[in-house]
Amino acid sequence: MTRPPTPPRPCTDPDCPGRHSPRERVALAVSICEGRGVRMTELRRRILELLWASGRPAGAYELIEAVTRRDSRPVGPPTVYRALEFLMAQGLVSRIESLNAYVPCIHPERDHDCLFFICSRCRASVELEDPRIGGLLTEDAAVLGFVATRRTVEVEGMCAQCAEVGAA
Amino acid sequence: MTRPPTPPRPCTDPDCPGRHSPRERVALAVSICEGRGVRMTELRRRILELLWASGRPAGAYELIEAVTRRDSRPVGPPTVYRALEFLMAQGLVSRIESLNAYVPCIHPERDHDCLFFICSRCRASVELEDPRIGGLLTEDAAVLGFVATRRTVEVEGMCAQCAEVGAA
DNA sequence: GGACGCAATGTTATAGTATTGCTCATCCCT
DNA sequence: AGGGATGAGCAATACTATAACATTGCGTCC
Repeated sequence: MTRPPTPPRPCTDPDCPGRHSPRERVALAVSICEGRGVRMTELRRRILELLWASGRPAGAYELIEAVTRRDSRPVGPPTVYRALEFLMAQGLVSRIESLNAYVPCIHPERDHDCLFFICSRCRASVELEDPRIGGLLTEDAAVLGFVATRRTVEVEGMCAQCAEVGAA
Repeated sequence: MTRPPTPPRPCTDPDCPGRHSPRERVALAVSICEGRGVRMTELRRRILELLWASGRPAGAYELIEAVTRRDSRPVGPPTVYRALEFLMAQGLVSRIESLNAYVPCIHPERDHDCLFFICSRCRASVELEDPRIGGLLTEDAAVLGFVATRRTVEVEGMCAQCAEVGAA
């Protein structure tokens, strides 16, 4: 991760009380894995921690560098990609397709469709849940006789802070 | 384009009378460009034609090969990427982020947000317009003070035909 | 205990996707 | 015809992801 970390952002879920700390979210992920009988290994946890520490979407190669630096040993791409695959399968991490980057899921305890707002200026992303969109997509899929397995909803633009600072 | 072409699919827009031929859609694109005073060059038109002929999302390197083969001269990646950039800027082509691939827009004459249903089995994609989704995204963006410039909505799964053939 | 099975990780190489920087050609306008 | 702007050619390289195969660590069963 070459970009400076940012503090955890307020959760945009209206039913959510406040802020989430990386520590707490990683602990939650660990307990979710225990409950499911899947293995949250050292490497996988490390990568999840790095994603939480990053504060913005991180590319796979940023993670490779970060793990290499933090553990003082070289790590190859497949190692990191496999860990990301696991974390995504468990709903702990999402991939942002339009950035080829990865972010930790804020509420892995809920079965959710994530919706991302990505600032083109500061590269931050905000995750939101809006079940209405999933509903419409399901409806549209039904019209086509299409059986949906994965949904990607990403909005690019400028976040409130960046819009304030410089209207470009 | 290495995959076999398929015939144009019926337009899924309920207000749309029927089928679109590649020829007709390319002609429409040309006239749209004329109207806007932008240049639909030979290369750009060729690439749009190839996308229409493909019948499914085409990767940039498939297009490079296809242009090279069709014109019997080598074409480099930047050439094709620049043409795609132009076509996307004009709303004539969309990029499918989850496939790193490109498709022609069915209704470039309308200012639309496209919504793609992508079959994981046959790799076909179907474009739909559902203004309700754009509305919700705009609403959600407003809550965040986020100014949206581009939306990506992609649903992966299995299309009706493939689901019929083999339930896998 | 030793052999096996299995999941996770390590290693090397390579495939696939996209961009940068520069040069040259062409178009369009006056 | 001159001259700026736009588009295309070209070479190199950066960035993203996967394939194929070797190794490690751990639990189980005889």
